[in-house]
Parts: sequence; C-alpha cells; structure tokens
Amino acid sequence: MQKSKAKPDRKTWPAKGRVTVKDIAKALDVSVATVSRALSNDPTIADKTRERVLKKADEMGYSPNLFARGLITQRSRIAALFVSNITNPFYPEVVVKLTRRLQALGLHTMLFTSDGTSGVDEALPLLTQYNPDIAIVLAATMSSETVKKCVEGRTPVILFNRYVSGANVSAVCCDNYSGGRLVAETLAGAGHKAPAYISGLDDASTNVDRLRGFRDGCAAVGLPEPAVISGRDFTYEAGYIGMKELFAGKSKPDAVFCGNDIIAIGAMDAARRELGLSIPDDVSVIGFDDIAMASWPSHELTTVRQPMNAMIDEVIIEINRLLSQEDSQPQQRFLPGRLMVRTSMRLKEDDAR
Amino acid sequence: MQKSKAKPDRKTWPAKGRVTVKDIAKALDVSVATVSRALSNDPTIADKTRERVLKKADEMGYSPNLFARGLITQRSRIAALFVSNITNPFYPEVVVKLTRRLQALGLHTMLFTSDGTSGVDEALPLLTQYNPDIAIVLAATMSSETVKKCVEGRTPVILFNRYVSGANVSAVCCDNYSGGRLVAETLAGAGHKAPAYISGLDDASTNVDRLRGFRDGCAAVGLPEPAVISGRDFTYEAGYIGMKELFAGKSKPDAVFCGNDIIAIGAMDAARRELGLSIPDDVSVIGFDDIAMASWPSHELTTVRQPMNAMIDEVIIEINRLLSQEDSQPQQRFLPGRLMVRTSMRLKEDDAR
DNA sequence: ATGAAAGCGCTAACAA
DNA sequence: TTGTTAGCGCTTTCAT
Repeated sequence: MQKSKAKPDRKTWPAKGRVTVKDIAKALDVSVATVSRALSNDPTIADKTRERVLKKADEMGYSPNLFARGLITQRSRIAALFVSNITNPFYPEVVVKLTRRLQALGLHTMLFTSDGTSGVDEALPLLTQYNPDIAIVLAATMSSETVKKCVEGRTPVILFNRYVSGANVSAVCCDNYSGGRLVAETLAGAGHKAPAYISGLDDASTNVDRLRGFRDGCAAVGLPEPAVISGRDFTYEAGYIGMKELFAGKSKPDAVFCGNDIIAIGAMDAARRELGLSIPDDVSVIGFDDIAMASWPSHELTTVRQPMNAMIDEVIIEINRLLSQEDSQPQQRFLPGRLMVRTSMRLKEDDAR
Repeated sequence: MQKSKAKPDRKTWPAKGRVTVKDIAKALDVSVATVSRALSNDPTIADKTRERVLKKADEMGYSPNLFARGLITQRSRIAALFVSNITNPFYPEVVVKLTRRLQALGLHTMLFTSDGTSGVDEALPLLTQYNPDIAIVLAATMSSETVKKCVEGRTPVILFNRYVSGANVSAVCCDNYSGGRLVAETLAGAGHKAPAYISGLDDASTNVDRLRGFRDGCAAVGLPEPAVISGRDFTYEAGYIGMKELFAGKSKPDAVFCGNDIIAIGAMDAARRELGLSIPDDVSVIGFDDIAMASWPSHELTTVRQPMNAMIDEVIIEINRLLSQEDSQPQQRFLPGRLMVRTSMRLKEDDAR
C-alpha cells in the first residue's frame, strides 16, 4: 500500500511483449536518447556506444515502432497506392513492381481499391488517417477536388497514366496521344483505308488521348475519320461486342485500333468466331499496353508498348524529388510508347495506292 | 524572458496543420476526453454532447490520427497482405477484392511483395514495424520459421491457398487435392486413357496437392500413372514448353491436366502451333482456377474453378473470429472446387472401353 | 558525448 | 456525465 511515485510494475499493460528502446537502454544502462541516436545514425554519438547499442538491439530482436516514430517525426513512411482498374493485367504488374521499389526506399505500400465506377474519392478519408508521405494513383479516376484536398493536406500526389492540367500534381504517363498517332501513321503506311477505334471507358484520359491521337493521326496522313465504338469498359467483352457492332454496319473497317490489349483480344476473338474473319487478312487489329498475353501465339497482337519500367523509374525519381526538397514543384513526365509489330496487323501494301 | 510553465506557443512545431482532438475540445470548451468519447461512441456520454462534438468535428474536417490511436490501443487497424505470384491473374483479383472487404472492416491493407524465389520471409522485418493486426499470405511461400515469428509476435496469420500442418496458423484453401481427383475421375469417365500433368512451381503446396489428387484419382479409377512434366513455374511458358516435352517422348498423352489455367493456355497454344494438334480431338487440356480468360472463345478451357468469393468470405470470417475473441484457435478451411466444362476437353467416350 | 524531460495525438484509468 | 492525468514508444531540444 505504498504510494511512492508509483510508476514501476504497471505490468498489466498491453505491451504485447515487444522490445522497445527503453528495454535496450535499461539493458545497457544508458538513456533512451542515446539508444535513439545510435539507431538513427546521429553523428554526435561515440562510435563505441553506437556499436554496443546496435549489437544489443539486434540481439534483443528490436524492431522500431513506426507508429511512435511517425507520430513525432510527422513522416509516416507510408505510400498510399490507389487502384481501380483490375481487369487489365497491366496494373497489377505495376502494383507489384512499384511496391517492390517502394520497399527498397523504406516506404510501405498502403493499398486502396475502389470499384471502377466510383473512382478513388471514397477512399480519401481512409487516406488522411495514416497521413501518407505520398499518394500514387494508378490510372484511376480521382476528382480534382480530391486531388486538391491531398495537396492542401500536404500530401504530394503522383498520377500514373492520368494527369490534371490545372492542378498542382505530379504525373507520369505514357504518351498516349503520340501512341494513337503512331498507330494511324503505321496503318496508313501499310495501306489500310478504313480505320476504326473501339473505346475503353469513355472518359478515361488514357482512352481520350489515344483516340484523339488516332483521329489526328488519321487526318494528318489522309485517312478517313475513324469509326468509333464508344464506351463500355476496358474489358474483353467490350472488345468482343464492339467488333461485332463495327461489322454490323454497312461500311466495314480494315483496321481496328483498340483502347487497350484486352479489348483488342476480345475484338480478335469476335472477328474470328462470330464474323468468320481472318486476321490480319480481313482486318488488322492493334492494341495498347503490350501485356504479356499480347505476344502469346494465340494472339500475336500488334500493340503500342507502354514503357512500364521506365515509367516506374520516373515515379521513384519523382518521389525522391518530392520527399527530399520541401518545396519542389510537381512535375509531369510523358514517356513515348513503342510499336510492337506482330502478326495481327497486315504489313504489305496490298492492291492499295 | 519569462520562464512560466512555458508550454504555449510552440508554434514552430511540425503539426502539419491537421485538426486534432485538442482543437475540437478547445472550440467546444470541453475536455479532450469528452471528444474522444464522442468519437468512439462511448455509451457513457450525453447524446447532446456527442452530437455537438461530431458535428464540430465534421465541420473542422477532423480525421483521427491512427498512429496515435494505434500507439495507445495497440491495435494498428492494418492488415498485412503478402503476395508473390503475380503472373497468375487469379491473385491480383483476390488482392483487390480482399482489400475492398478489409476496407469495409476498417482495416487498411499494407501490401508486401517479393520475387517468386525468395518467398515472403524477407519482408518480415518490415511487417513487425507496423505491428499489423493480422497477416494474410496469398499462395506465397512463407517459411514455417517466419510463421512462428508472427505467432510469437502475437500477429495472427491467415494463409490463403497454403497451409502448414504442424504450425498454429489459420488457412483458407481451395481443396486442391479433391480438385485433382475430380479431374482424374472426369477424364476417365470421358474415356481418356493416357493422362499427363504439367507442374507449376514444384514445391508450391497448390501444385503438390493438385498433382497428388490427380495421381490418386488416376489410380482409383484405373488410369495409368500420369506422365509428369516437372517444375518450372506457374507461367504460360512453362505450359508451352511442357506440352512440347510431353509430346517429344514416345508415348503421347490424350489428356493433359495443368497446374493452373495460365499453364494450360500455354500448353494449348503449343499443342496447336507447335505440334499441329487439335483440341480436344487429339488431346484434352484441363486447367485450374477458372480465371476470366479461361472462358474466352480463344481458349474455352475446361478447368477447376476455385470458389474465390467463398474463399474471401471465409478469410473475412476468420479475421473477425481472430480479432474478436482473444484466444481463438486458428482454423483451417478447405473449400471444394467445381469443374467448369468447356470445349478443351473431349466428352464422348470414343472407341474406348 | 550523453542524459533529462517534453511532447507527438490519442485513449483509458481514476476522480469528481 | 465529464474532466484530469498518465502514458503508448519514440525523437528532439536543452543542459551538462
């Protein structure tokens, strides 16, 4: 029944048995400050002491509590990653590769998903709760309002395959517009006469830019305005149905450019199975992304390859820039795609021209 | 130069401008405890007060700092999710769906990836730093040592499509063994005579169980021991090469069961392109997973469907169990797969029997 | 080069 | 029903 200062022996507390700086300090009979300094490579500490601490910490199986650290440093070491598009295998691959790179940077990936329709905004409240050091948005729709909130909340945002012209946000994109033009030019060069386009999600900027580039390209090389099947989704079904619609009309296309590879594969299947067409003799099909599947013998899809690794590199560079200098301005980078020529596109000029 | 208690006006501090409980308390002239109680739906607070606080909090754009909360409650509200297998589209889909469910439970997904070879163990130190409430491992290799460390660290682990017999870990799996048997029985029923199997990763438990089930099934129904192409990876290439090898020998199989769908698709492509075979007339091909692609017209793959949604449901149930009762024992659940019959398998009995 | 002490934002005893 | 206070584990002045 002593009163004393009554701090010790609060052993009923949670604790969960993890080793803390205090434990190390006690074991070595130094102060917690010293332990902290040793762990954070503070130069103002004796080498011997540092070594002793580090050794002991290792022995005791110490692992820092990043919650506590983050609370004081105001840096969470968390990167928030938003994804919605999952039917396209391109993005899962980006998620995995990016996460690995972030891990190497000491950043932990917190993943947020949403269904395709509602975009990413609904996850915003979740985001703020952990105060991530950076937010990365993968080709998902994020309203400019949400973007603004992030910026206000001092969380730098990097958009991947999206950009917002006005807003103060970094972006790393494949140059979708040029990709679209490239396809138009190539098709013209191979003597195609009747271009068409099957859209993914109508208002996705990737889709908009690819189509715009394709249209402009067609005009520039003297091709007619492409027929456009508009807006379901970036899915196999969209391509399948789109292709059928395209050939239901009176004027048949001789080349179909698709919003992405998955759509293109759906389109090819429809052409072969439903329309009895042969590819590329009756119709050329071109995709976008160059996912692994595109090069499989069953598809052999000619497509615009997104420079995924280079894009990821850019994201990492941008993160470093944003996190190192306090007031670095957001920056937008556009990387060119490259046409991967395979057998789904007719190459020779035929009887044309 | 006053000394005083000198707490106020530490305005040079980080702060980052976020609204805290203290701000709300000040604005309403109540104590922070009251605010905290209102926010956490503590029953011991006056309804009026709660409403006032909630309203004000909303007005001020308050969002709790989960670092601080986690520090005291010892619950991070974080679920660690480990993935390595990315070539198989089954798992990205699980990741996205699972994440959405976890979000609904108020759990944030922290994603860890590793390359296929090294398994998941390397990420363990990262894990402990945030003290997740639960760890979920998706079909990745996690050494029993790592599992043990998690259990010791009081972090419950749920394996998805993996299990460890001895260890104290929960698991939710497709019943891969029965799936393998089912395939053998079906093949026999359709008059096949010469079964074969193309492996994924040799030591992956999914692969091992499917093969074991297939072997046992073949024996049970009087089919010969299946020829086995062993162990590259769960990839298209593995299937492509495996199929070629299978037909390089003297005895040709008339039915090839594959470690998963991607392998099966690779095998079919090889059969058609490299071997000039027709499917299913010359050889039947059966996969495992039933990914979206399997039902595409270009593949029409007969396959064992994993009950993905039911499996995810089980994971959620298990999480709730583990997190609610303190000392709930880990539990292993095996869910049966279902054969999806498509045209890649010959159905009629032929001249057989 | 080291220690003492304050405090990040929050919750949970314990009082009142 | 509410306020006071201690403290989660850590970093960081400020002394020494």
